[in-house]
Amino acid sequence: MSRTASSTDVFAAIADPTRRAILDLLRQGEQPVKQIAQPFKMSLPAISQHLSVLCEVELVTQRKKGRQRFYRLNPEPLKQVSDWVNHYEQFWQEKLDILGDYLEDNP
Amino acid sequence: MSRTASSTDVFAAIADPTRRAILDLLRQGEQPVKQIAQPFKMSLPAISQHLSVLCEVELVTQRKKGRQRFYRLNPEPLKQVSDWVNHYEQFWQEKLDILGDYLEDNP
DNA sequence: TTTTTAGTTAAGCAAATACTTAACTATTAT
DNA sequence: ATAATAGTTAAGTATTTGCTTAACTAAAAA
Repeated sequence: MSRTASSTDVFAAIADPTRRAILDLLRQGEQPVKQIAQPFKMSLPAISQHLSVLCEVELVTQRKKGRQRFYRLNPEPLKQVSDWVNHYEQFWQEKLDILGDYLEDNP
Repeated sequence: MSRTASSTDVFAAIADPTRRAILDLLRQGEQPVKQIAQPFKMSLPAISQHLSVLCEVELVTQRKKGRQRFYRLNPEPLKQVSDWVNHYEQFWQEKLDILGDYLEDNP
């Protein structure tokens, strides 16, 4: 069973704070590279490299328009992270309590 | 406002698949190092090093008993990851739908 | 056509990572 | 006391990462 980079390395992709910040930005909607880069102190190539890491794990997609490239969030691979983390969720109870109460009353 | 390593680097700590596997193991309860190391192909020092990374971000705690050291899961720092990922959760709707329905009926 | 703009790709580098083996510390057993 | 066990720490190494500047490609504007 082969594991593709896109499916295995999502955890590595979100390990970098800059890449998480980029994803956070993209929640506002798709944006061209220059606009994505603006809030960061690093060079444009650095951002471009981060974007290709995100692209490889399919956390973002690209759309060309003229000489601009719009990057758009694709959060679906984060489900992997969510699923993994949820195994530990019994340890911060609040949310589960609400859901638990609901399920108890609606079997 | 200083950011401690333990609060900032949880994402980096769980980026490594071996460390995630260790955490998964520890869900069964606390275990001594040798037992933790058993399923892995790498050396004991390698596992020991992974355990200290997990220790630094407080994802595990230590308890000494005789010459053994029992490591125990402390999943609380994962809340950080959970919180971050939840911002993207609107994209895989099922769970939120259940909770949403509940909140709608119980305002 | 020339120049500007938007962005990527290439090359290089310093620092961090994930290991290894060897040496060490502490505790228990003989 | 000596040896075995459980584990960490040290030192070294190959690889990966996150950046940089410089060179490139493609599209739009002059």
